[in-house]
Amino acid sequence: MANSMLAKEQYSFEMSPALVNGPLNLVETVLSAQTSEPEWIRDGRSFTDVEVFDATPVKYTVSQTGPANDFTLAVRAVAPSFSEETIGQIKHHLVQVLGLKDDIGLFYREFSKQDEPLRSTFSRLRGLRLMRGTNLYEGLICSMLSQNNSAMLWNRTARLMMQYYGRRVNFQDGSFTFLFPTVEALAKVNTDELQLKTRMGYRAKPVVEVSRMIANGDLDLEVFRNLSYDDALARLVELPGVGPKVADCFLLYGTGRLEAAPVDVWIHRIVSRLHFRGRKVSRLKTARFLRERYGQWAGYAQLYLFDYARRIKPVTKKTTKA
DNA sequence: TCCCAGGGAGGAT
DNA sequence: ATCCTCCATGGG
Repeated sequence: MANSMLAKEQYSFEMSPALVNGPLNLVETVLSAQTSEPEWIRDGRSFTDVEVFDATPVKYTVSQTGPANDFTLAVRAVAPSFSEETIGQIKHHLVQVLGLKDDIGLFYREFSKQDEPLRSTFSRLRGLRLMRGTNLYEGLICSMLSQNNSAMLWNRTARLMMQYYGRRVNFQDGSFTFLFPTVEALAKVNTDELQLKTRMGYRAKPVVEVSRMIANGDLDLEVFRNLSYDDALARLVELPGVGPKVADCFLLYGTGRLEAAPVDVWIHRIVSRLHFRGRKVSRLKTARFLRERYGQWAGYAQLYLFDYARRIKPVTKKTTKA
């Protein structure tokens, strides 16, 4: 099994077109505020993240050149050393985390009818893909942090959590980063200290409680992969700090259930407007509507509607009085 | 200054 | 079932 070792500490390659099923828009995908994990570090059109393979942290930077339909996806990685296996792991990871296997061309074709509001987003968002986390705990915590919060703020909090409670890893190019905290690290933390240091507000208590449940063996996130959607949702909302929206985020971005459609303020607004004549139906009915209308593409529909909704938001509404 | 952000919990109707 | 208020935090 001892393959030819490419002993270099840095390695660059391109993702073969065969690994990507249809168009890709990397910038839209990474910047679309999905809660599978903290947002990747941006440098222009390049994005950097770290993933641990076989206990070895690998830093990788991905950048797309060319349009969604005709592009190259370049990867530059830093690790102690590179084997054929390492490169294979990085490729497989990118396929999963960026949803590169998803047949979004089929999604576009299936919902391109005249009366389908979604189709107006397909041109601008062409290649936007649904990200999946590689760690369920990370996905759950990030989803919990996002509740009643802005993407910018919860990502800042997540980075602070990593700095204070995650393991520091140094790379061969002199850079360093902090991994996402382990369950054990957050299970033993003081709630007030966590809140103070990471600015996560009232979310600190449920974050610690859920971490302790997992650490104590009272909660196993893996079971949610195999439960039916209804059972999984019912059990998730029993957790502190987890309601229908966070549960759907976890199921969608964490476990990769494409039929889950998280309903936040934006989705609630736009679905009420587009499909219920502006009448505010409950969020549960909104989620059910999305699942019934879009089926296995509900998660994708939600992702595209999210952008659609934010794009038509009126800029401001109040004027100062003299 | 005020409103709001990829909401949830607990309570009252 | 649906509606209300409160909950930290900080950007616009």
